[in-house]
Amino acid sequence: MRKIDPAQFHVATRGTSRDINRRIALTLVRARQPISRADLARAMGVRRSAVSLIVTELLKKGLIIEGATGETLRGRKPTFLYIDARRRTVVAVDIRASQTFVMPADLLGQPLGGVTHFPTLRDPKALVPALAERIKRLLAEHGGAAACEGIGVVVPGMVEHMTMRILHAPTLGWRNVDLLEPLSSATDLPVQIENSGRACALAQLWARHAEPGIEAGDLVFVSISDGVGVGVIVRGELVRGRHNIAGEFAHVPLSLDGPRCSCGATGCWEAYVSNRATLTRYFGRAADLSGPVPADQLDFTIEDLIARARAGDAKAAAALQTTGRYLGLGLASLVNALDPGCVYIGGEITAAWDVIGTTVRAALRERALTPGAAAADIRLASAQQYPRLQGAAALVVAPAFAAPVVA
Amino acid sequence: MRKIDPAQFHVATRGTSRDINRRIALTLVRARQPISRADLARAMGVRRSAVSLIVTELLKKGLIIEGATGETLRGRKPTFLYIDARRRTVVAVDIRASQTFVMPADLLGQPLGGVTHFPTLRDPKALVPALAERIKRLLAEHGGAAACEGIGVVVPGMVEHMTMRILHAPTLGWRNVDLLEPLSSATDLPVQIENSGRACALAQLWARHAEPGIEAGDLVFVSISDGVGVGVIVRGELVRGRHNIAGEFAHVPLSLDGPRCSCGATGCWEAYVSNRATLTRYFGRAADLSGPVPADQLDFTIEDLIARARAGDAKAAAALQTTGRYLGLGLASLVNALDPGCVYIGGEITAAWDVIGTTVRAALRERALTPGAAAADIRLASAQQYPRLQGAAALVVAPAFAAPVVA
DNA sequence: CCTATTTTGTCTCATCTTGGGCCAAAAGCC
DNA sequence: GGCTTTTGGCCCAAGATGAGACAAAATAGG
Repeated sequence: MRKIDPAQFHVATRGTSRDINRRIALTLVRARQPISRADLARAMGVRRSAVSLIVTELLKKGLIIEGATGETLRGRKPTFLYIDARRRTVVAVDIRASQTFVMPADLLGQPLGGVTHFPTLRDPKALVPALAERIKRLLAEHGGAAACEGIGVVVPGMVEHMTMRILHAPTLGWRNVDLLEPLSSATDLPVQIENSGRACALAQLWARHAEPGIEAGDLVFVSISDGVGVGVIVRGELVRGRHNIAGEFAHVPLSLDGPRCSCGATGCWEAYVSNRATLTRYFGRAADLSGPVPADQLDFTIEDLIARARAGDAKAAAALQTTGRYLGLGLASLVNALDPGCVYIGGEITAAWDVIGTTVRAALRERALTPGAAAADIRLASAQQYPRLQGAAALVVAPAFAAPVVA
Repeated sequence: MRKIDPAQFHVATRGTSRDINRRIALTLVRARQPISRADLARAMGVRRSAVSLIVTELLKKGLIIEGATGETLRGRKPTFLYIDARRRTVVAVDIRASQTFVMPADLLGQPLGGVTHFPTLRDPKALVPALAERIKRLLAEHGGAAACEGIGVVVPGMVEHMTMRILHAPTLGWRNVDLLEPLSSATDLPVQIENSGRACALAQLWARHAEPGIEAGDLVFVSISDGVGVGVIVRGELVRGRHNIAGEFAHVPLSLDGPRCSCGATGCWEAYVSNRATLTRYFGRAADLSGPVPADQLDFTIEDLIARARAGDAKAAAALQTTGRYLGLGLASLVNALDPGCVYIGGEITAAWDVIGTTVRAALRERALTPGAAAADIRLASAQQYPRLQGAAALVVAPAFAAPVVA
């Protein structure tokens, strides 16, 4: 039950009903393809005639295509409908501290080719031409720029949604950077930019084969790497907040007098569970993540630590278990506060889930307020699926399938 | 940009456009009354003819009425439209641990008479007849039961939204109580039940004279009494969560090794800022709120403590300041996580805001991640406005004005 | 006093959409 | 071959907004 904002609303015009039903039809084709017009009409609960008109329109626009004819027990065989993914592509870009990843994908968000990467140039003025060059080469192999619907970019930082300016990306050293205009004019394509943690949440929401429980659209994505990013989706929509900074659960304190965090405050969840926190714990250093990374810690990654733990290094195993415990305690807060249908965990540490999973769950149970919260559905987003790049693709793909803004 | 749930959606039918525009028109009449048909058409950006048809329908249904004619500089004088609040009433009920409050209100949520109260009977079987009796007497004075649209009830506990069962209300000692059926059949009126913290948030959202910044529909209500209740509204809609327990920010820890909370965990925000926490601090007791209230603390309220602080009691003032500091630190988490347009604080402690306000703000600033978060808009909901009862009224009133569920 | 002007609210017609039913085509069963 | 079933298209009714005309009402101004 949503209140209509008397200062900003959207009245229904002649095309509104059609718009609503067109997007529902598209959503259903996407979710259930292949599907016939008759099945679509049954699924939607409208007449076949109404569906026919919508389908004709979508065919003419090239959003869907007719494919093979299906089988029925009796009667005329149906002609199947599909999302026209082949001739429409998107480019997903993931800019990270050291490397920038690029992936071509189709309209369903499925990868069209391999993921390529190159060292991230810290100067945006140098990065944009290099990136545009790569994108152009990539598009030449996959249907050309004409078939490309747009470029989705995710960055590890705060992005202002309206202008898509990158307000602050600490690991890149960027402040108030505008990638939209230069990249858009260099490639002549629409560009969407979003924070990587949020984009990961979007990726799960818009995943083609949505897992049961996701469809209701209440999920949280916790991305654990050097920092911790959280994306929150409520009723199928990303929570952005008034100043577009919603989702900073990483800096909710576990203990006010805890370790100093990179944000300057003390005891943030991030300061307990980020990769850097885990490594610092392993090295037995003072828990202070506000300064630069110590030199001898630069070449030692969380993967190395996991490998040592597996090899029998008790200190490494203990550091992981401690991180797992704090991870679970923080998840409890998240679950108590938002009660999501599902929590996704992403990041390198998921590779060690067989080791820390029970610890995480035990800690979660310890602070969960209700049995429902204690039984929260926790799932892993494996790095093989490139959740960030999937999210970048979703930025471009989603608008065509999203619910129309009405009332 | 909301994803359409392919398992549950709402197609547009012939009446959908009208439904959307009817509710927008109602919302605008409510927000801007008195307003003429022509002004309504201008505000909505549709033809006067379309508005005329909607208005005729609403007049026939008795939802709005025509009133006096207005003034214009030239031309025919407009006939003003109003929400027909006079002949439609609701009853708001606030069940608390010691007293139950009842208030009649009109369709705009404005009180029709004084607030009456009577001691809460702990046995639901005894409470319902007594409550129904009071409601009937009240309605006899205010237009009779026929004019009553329904009863809104708020309780200090967890309410399952679908069935409206009260799953757990610790201060009442209720578990899995059904008030809906007995109260509804005793009064022959529709009944809505909700948690009081959430209802307070709804009250602010649906307040007749919405303050600027609220209209966008991103707000949080923090209700501080014996416990702490939080209601979160995102984009004009209450966040309920998968298992209907969303909003339990009160039990996010400030410090894992902090005082024991009534929920059994340690270091919850509630264990730092609830009235009981403040009193316990004043009495210099061990910080453990899991047991029963000590006998000598039963007759000493937070109001008494505030009075003593004003009278120069340094220990009382210190206890309040400490609460203020923890309040601000917790608010920082809330603001960082959700980035609401506005945070409302309710409860007895708001009476001491002149004393603790700067402390709260300083603590908030200390942990705020961005200047925007540090400048979060904090407002007080005074007890004189009966936020709980306003929320109870909103439960019944809101559905008529809410946006239709579409797509 | 009378006319022009402006504004409101209603009415008519065009356009677009879904709702309902009919029909031709296609395919299997008997 | 006839019957049944199913699909997909077509036609018209019903209901909505869009555009504009029009009467009523009130003021301004000669």
